[in-house]
Amino acid sequence: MTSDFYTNIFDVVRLIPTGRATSYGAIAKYLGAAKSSRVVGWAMNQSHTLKDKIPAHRVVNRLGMLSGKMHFETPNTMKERLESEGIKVKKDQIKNWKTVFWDPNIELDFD
DNA sequence: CTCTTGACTGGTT
DNA sequence: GAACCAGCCAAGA
Repeated sequence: MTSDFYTNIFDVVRLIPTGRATSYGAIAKYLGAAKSSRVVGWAMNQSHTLKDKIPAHRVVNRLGMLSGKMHFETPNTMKERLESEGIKVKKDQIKNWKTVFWDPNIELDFD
């Protein structure tokens, strides 16, 4: 079912370990839709309407920038939560992005 | 049904 | 290296 795509997105986001973060493209690629990264972002937009809130703050663009911070309760919520998990954020951009980057394609691996 | 917009990405210029 | 262009898919007007 097509709905699984959204379900998978939320599922992967929930699997993101604390103190880590990933990108929309990484999730999309893991789901086999690398070109549908925009849909991942759209899914995040829908996430706030879900009963089970997901750690969308752990999902940023490929540059590690808090591109969707403005969609949270407040533009500061995303940064606050990330720093609360030990992720350093400088000027809306995650520091040591390469280090905190959690790639489902590698961490979860393909079965 | 058509057109626009968007929490993206990769390739060109 | 910044700016611009094209591709992809879903939702809202």
